[in-house]
Amino acid sequence: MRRPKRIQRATMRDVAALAEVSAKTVSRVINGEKYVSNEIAERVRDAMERLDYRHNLAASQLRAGTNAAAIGVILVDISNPFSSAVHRAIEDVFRPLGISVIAASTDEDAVREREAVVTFAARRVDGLIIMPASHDHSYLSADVRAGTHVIMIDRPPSFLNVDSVVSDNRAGATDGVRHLVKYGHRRIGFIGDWPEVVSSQLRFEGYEDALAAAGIDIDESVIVRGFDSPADAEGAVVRMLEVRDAPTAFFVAQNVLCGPVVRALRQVGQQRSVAVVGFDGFEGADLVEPGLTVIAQDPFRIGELAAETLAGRLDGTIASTASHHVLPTSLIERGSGELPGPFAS
Amino acid sequence: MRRPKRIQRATMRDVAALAEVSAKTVSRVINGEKYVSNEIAERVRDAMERLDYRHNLAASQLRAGTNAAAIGVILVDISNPFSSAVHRAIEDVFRPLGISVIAASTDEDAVREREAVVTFAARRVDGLIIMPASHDHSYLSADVRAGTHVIMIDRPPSFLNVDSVVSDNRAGATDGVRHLVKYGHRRIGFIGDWPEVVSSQLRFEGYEDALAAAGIDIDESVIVRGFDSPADAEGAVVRMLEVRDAPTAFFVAQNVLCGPVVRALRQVGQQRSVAVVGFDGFEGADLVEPGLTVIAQDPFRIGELAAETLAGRLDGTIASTASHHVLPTSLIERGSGELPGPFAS
DNA sequence: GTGAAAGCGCTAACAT
DNA sequence: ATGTTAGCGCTTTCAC
Repeated sequence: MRRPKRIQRATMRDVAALAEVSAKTVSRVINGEKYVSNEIAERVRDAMERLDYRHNLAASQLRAGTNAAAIGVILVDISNPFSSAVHRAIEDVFRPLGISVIAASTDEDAVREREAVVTFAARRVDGLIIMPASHDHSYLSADVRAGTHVIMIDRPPSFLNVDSVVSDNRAGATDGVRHLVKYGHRRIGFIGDWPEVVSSQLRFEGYEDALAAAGIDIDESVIVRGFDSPADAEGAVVRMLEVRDAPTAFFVAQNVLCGPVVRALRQVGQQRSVAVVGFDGFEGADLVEPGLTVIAQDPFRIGELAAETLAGRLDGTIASTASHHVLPTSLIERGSGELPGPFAS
Repeated sequence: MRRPKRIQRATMRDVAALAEVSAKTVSRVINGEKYVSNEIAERVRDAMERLDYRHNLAASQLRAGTNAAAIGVILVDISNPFSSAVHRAIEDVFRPLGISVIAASTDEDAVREREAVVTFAARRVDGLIIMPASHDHSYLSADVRAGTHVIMIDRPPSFLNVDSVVSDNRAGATDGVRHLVKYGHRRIGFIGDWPEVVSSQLRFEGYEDALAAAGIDIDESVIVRGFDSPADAEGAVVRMLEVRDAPTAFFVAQNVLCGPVVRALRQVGQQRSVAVVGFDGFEGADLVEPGLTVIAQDPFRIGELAAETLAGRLDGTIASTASHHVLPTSLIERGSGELPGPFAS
């Protein structure tokens, strides 16, 4: 038999019968309404326990016309350390409110993002927190109009007027590259995600900004954007270091690429001569030698702020027009970014 | 206004009216039943689009008597790299089946585990995958009887007969400690989680097994189990290294403690003299110097196998008695575990 | 192929 | 302080 249909479970009526009260009284006890005598409440709780009664949220939601007491969270990859920290922060805000969190990964696929939204809308989630893979968010407007609150994180909303919480990707990247310039580098490689990924593009623009400010021309031959696997990134860096006039420093614009770049440098034995600044880094980034200098984001704060904003929309304490939070990044010096370049003073 | 009650959304009746068919016909189109002419199906889809209709899963679930098309996943901490890999693997199995994943963290608190179970039961999830914080799982028996399938991961079920998928924690720990003994260590510190955590206890027993096999007595002064923070672990290791007769090697029984232990060794400058084997390690464990030797688990496989088992229970293809999968661990030599001890041959 | 009627389990609205 | 009635939006059942 596939998917057993009707599962035997005690209903409110069963509980009411056993406790010799009406169904409405049972409902009152469950929902903590007052005007129920202690004696009867006790009798009802007894009956619930004896029957292993479990409240049916679907029926409650349907009749009361409320939403699911759940929010949907759409991330690029729930197993990415940045994403899972965001996820956890969101959970911590909503658990005390009795709101569950349903999450989905997109792997940067806009189609999967839309599928997740359709599923979540069918569940009548109270709100959505989305790290968008798509570039045009207007497809959400019908759901927003229907009352589903949406918060964009990591990347700003486009063609849709909703709240957002992002890191200052462009300025962060500029800081990182300027740091390398300060330490005497002028030939700085850029290793990042595909240009289509908005946050990646912003980081690239930050790289361009810093080079322009230093009067350094862009050289496409030291720029690689987008890899099919971490191993590809490692290989690309190794190849860039083999040619004459190789970069003396790298700016790595994505957390999952930092490991491969460090690995590549070790493979050719240049981890103490070629400088690296990473965007975000990885867990043991302070333990490698030299330590990895990074532009750090605060994923927990991003998730928390997004969740607090959504919670405020849900309970009506936030009723203003869309807010756009841009969180600053911070440069953490650990050694790899302070290796001197040929123009060091 | 707090929590707007009834949200204006087109219902199936609205769609039916616009398409000039009955509600049942709209239902047929949505559920892909046959016996609907193409012409009418097209008309219905048109109407749905024009009204921004979103199917109401709660109503569907209620009337059809089905479950939520969702599963609950209860983990110690969804932001832990091990847990989030498990989570992602579970998502990958259920997404193609149209089943959503709701996750919750317990932080090793059995009360929060039970609260999560109650919430998920109220949602009528199809099944639960639990990394248990509790030690007596009999509280789940009523839900299991009511048809909710439960799979335990990482730690075996107790007082409840359900499927499980765990790593061979005890044997893995024995392998790791035996490895240190082989390289000439006899004074081996143990750094692990609280004894109440079952997987941690099993790893401790594996440590005891290996020492017993080598004829080494247990010395409580080199064993610390349970920390309130990573910094505490780091401090404990530093202190252990300050005394005379300090351990010449450490077995670190939990992934989040590996970083602190490595940090402590560097702090006292002994990372190249004191050997370390970690259980699970961290992301950049191959990039530190020396590389961290670890007993590796396969979190993705654990999640996948648990999810496949649950999916099999849901569709009835698995109907046998409870299965208990014990996945082997593997020793990955990277240097830190091969530093010779005083008894090296 | 399509439709009408009934009711899933709960709670809003209105008694009493 | 408790009960009665009706109906949320959908799908089952049965009719045509």
